[in-house]
Amino acid sequence: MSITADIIRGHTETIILASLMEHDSYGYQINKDILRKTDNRYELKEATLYTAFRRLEQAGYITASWGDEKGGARRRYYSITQEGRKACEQGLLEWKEAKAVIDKLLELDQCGEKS
Amino acid sequence: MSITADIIRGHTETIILASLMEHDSYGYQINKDILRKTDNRYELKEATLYTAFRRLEQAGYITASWGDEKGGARRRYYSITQEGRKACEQGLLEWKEAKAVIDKLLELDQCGEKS
DNA sequence: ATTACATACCTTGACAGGCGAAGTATCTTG
DNA sequence: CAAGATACTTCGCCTGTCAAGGTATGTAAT
Repeated sequence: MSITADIIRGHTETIILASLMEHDSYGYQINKDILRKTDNRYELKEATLYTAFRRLEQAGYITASWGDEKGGARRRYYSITQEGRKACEQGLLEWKEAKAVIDKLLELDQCGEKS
Repeated sequence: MSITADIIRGHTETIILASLMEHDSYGYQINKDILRKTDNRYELKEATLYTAFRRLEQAGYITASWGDEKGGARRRYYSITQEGRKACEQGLLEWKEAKAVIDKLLELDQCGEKS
């Protein structure tokens, strides 16, 4: 897990929302999905994941409900709201903007990489 | 300045180092360069900038010296070290990695944007 | 002269997100 | 019955950002 926290910081919420855009899910599963999607390069820390859920719920971007598992650990399922979809879209726009800015500032040929 | 702090967080040091890769400079100038390079879309807050200098100096990535201005406000010039160049290169690699991961997770067709 | 503004730097204190660590509970497998 | 996977939670620390305030010099306008 070479990606440091600060590099990813601020994107966590958008990442979770994007995951919930595909289908309702629960914390553990979302994290495993992230791990799989990134070829084991990245996953959220549990504390980070669950505190993010609280924020997103508080903001009205997701709704939560306990699943009715028969046996096995209980799961808290999350569903994205209309507001959440908007926020996800917004987050994606911000990401694109930030990406462009940082790419420009790092110029991609700096730091010894000639052309 | 629509780009939120958290999105950029953690890239500040690499951005400063990349700027110093071009030529020695001082705080105010570096920030103006950033502003210009990004078409006024982004600039560092002064407190952020100067605390970053302290960290970079502490880490041995840059060295500082007072300029000998005749008249006008004094300037503290910064110069990147060999260690700093390595760190910049490393920061660039991390950025590329983070970019790939986040792009994958946001998938660029999520959030309502159907290809 | 005084006000205003640009240049140029610095520090303090608060805030917010990430996360290590520890805990709870259930089920499966050896 | 111990170990490990699943699954969620909370506490408290750490760190980077930044609002707010300060210092100092030079120039242009009033």
